[in-house]
Amino acid sequence: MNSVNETTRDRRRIETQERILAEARRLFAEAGYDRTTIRAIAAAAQVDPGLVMHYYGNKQQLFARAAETKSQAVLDGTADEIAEQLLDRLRQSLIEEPVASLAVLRSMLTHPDAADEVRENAQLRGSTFSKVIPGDDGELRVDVVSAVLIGVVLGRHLLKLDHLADADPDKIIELLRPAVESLTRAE
Amino acid sequence: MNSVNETTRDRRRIETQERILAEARRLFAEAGYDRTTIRAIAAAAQVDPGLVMHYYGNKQQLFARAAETKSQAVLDGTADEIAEQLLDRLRQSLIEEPVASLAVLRSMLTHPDAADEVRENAQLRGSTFSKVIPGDDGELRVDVVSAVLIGVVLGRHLLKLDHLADADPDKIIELLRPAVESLTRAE
DNA sequence: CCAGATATTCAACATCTGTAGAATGAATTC
DNA sequence: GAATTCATTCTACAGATGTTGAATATCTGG
Repeated sequence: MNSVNETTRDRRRIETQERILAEARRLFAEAGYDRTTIRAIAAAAQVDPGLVMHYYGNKQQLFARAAETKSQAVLDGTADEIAEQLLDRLRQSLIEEPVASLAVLRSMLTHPDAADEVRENAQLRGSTFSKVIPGDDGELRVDVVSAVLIGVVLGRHLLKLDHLADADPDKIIELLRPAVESLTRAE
Repeated sequence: MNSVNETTRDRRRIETQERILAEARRLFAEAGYDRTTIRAIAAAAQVDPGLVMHYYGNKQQLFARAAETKSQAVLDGTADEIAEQLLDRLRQSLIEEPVASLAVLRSMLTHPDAADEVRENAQLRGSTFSKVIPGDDGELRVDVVSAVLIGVVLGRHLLKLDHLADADPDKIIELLRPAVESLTRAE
């Protein structure tokens, strides 16, 4: 009954909830929102489908939880510094497979909620960004850079274009550096 | 009974078949493979669902037909000429909405057939391309360029990133020219 | 105008889906 | 150790989906 003392039951429940969420993330990333069924998630978590509903309400909410991603620090600095920060983030996304992000990316073309989140993310990325970039086309540049970066992550992890999927992340970054810099610098 | 003389019945049937195919294309592009139902296609074409099956066999085959795209000429020339051809094609994809291509793009993250077609397309794009590009990383460069271009078309037509969706195609092309050139030229 | 061909619709199926509520079983508290 | 709380499972429903085969309506050729 104590809120500080955690009983075995609590621990087990939390463990189960987390297992469900982890499997949901994994499956959403693998197959996207529509093709991932509550029943499949339940089976993967070795649990009854009803329990999934009980803990997460419904499929949309479960997806929202599974798609949660640690909010990134806002970009800052000169145009060149911003470019470098973008490339750093991209490198991270190329090295590991950011499961939650992949769930969103995989679903963005068919699930409106996922598309919204991608758009928000791109917009957020541009909040300070577009002010730093000289010229009157800052906002367009932000969108273009976002689209480019999305394309690359997509091509590597989801589409798995042969050479892009196998390549050394640093090699890819080096290839993209001039491209990103040309987009963050006004002509 | 003559094969050269086209009867009214023939004309009507062909008209119906084409109407079905056109609506299928439109809906697949709008909602993707999974979310587009045979019933919805039939309704849009003002026809019975059974007729759709009768003419196109099953959903996969219908998608395959709807996703058919006029095969593009193979790229050729120097690295810079290839870059220019790529930018030209991109401009076309930005100006009009290539419905069949959008159907494939919209579905590529959840429908294996669509993903295959995108990969093949990227691969084909690279057949001559990677030989012209100097350096030993030609194939990787092809994949990266493909990913970038996919990202931009996606961002404009499907994701509809605000400023990217509204911008003048030529403006976008000019922003991307240095990026594409830096990728087609060896450093 | 009639018989046959054929374009199109009707009716039905088996399956899968998200979801709800009752039932069960195990841990906790007193 | 009995009563109670609560994590979990069982059972079921209602709607949607791809697909099928029989039935119908329309056109064609003689």
